[in-house]
Amino acid sequence: MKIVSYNVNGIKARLPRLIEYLTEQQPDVVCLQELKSADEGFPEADIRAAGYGAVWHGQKGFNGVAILAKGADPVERKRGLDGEPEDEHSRYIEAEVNGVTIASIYLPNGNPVPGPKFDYKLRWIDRLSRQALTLLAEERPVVLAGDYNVIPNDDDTFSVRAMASDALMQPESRQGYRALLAQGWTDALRTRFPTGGVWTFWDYQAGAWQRDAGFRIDHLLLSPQAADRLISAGVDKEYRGREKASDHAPTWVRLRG
DNA sequence: ATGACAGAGTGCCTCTGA
Repeated sequence: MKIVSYNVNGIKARLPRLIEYLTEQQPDVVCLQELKSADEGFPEADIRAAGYGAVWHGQKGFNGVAILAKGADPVERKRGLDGEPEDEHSRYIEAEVNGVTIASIYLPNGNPVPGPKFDYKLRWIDRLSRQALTLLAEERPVVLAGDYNVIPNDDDTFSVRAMASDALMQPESRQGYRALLAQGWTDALRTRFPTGGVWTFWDYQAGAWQRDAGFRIDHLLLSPQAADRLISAGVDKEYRGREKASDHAPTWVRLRG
């Protein structure tokens, strides 16, 4: 069972790339982020024609998350996180697919630091952690997949110096991520590449892709019951080099069953 | 210290992202 996290940076602009990816890789589940589309603009028919059912939580212009499943309709369990009823950002959706609970997560970027956006990021990590604890208590296979906007370790970026003042690498951001892992989640890519050097994002600017100046911010966190089934994990890096690519590459795990 | 890309809406500039 191949489960993918893919920040598409605009579902409309990326639709040909996404359909191409589904056709070529035939992943079982794909968690999308940054749809940048209202609910009614989601290209459900194109995705269904490619063989995938979907649930989505859109928003005009920014944010937006979705979960796709091959030959199945994901059963939605939750959209949005508890704790801030006034928060209207579409950043979390959770569904059941073939006995696995899947969440598609788009954690706030948080720049500039300091400021209200950074404060929102840290609060959002806390809210996610509360939901994660609830899921762990169910003692079932769970995959929390998404763009976490956190560079967990120094070896998860091409340059510590270049990113030092960025919200993605602040001690508070990392602490929030570590606290989440400490609940009992497994960072699947980290187990596969424990010394780092694997990127999931390359900026469009300054020739970052050509220089391989990337970092790892897209993560798949596994509950113990999912981690027991982990076969492999990786990044489908070549899709970042294609025409009209997203600035993120699809990042994935393969689970038994 | 600065700017460079890209997508989408407020649309040919502005806002946001990472």
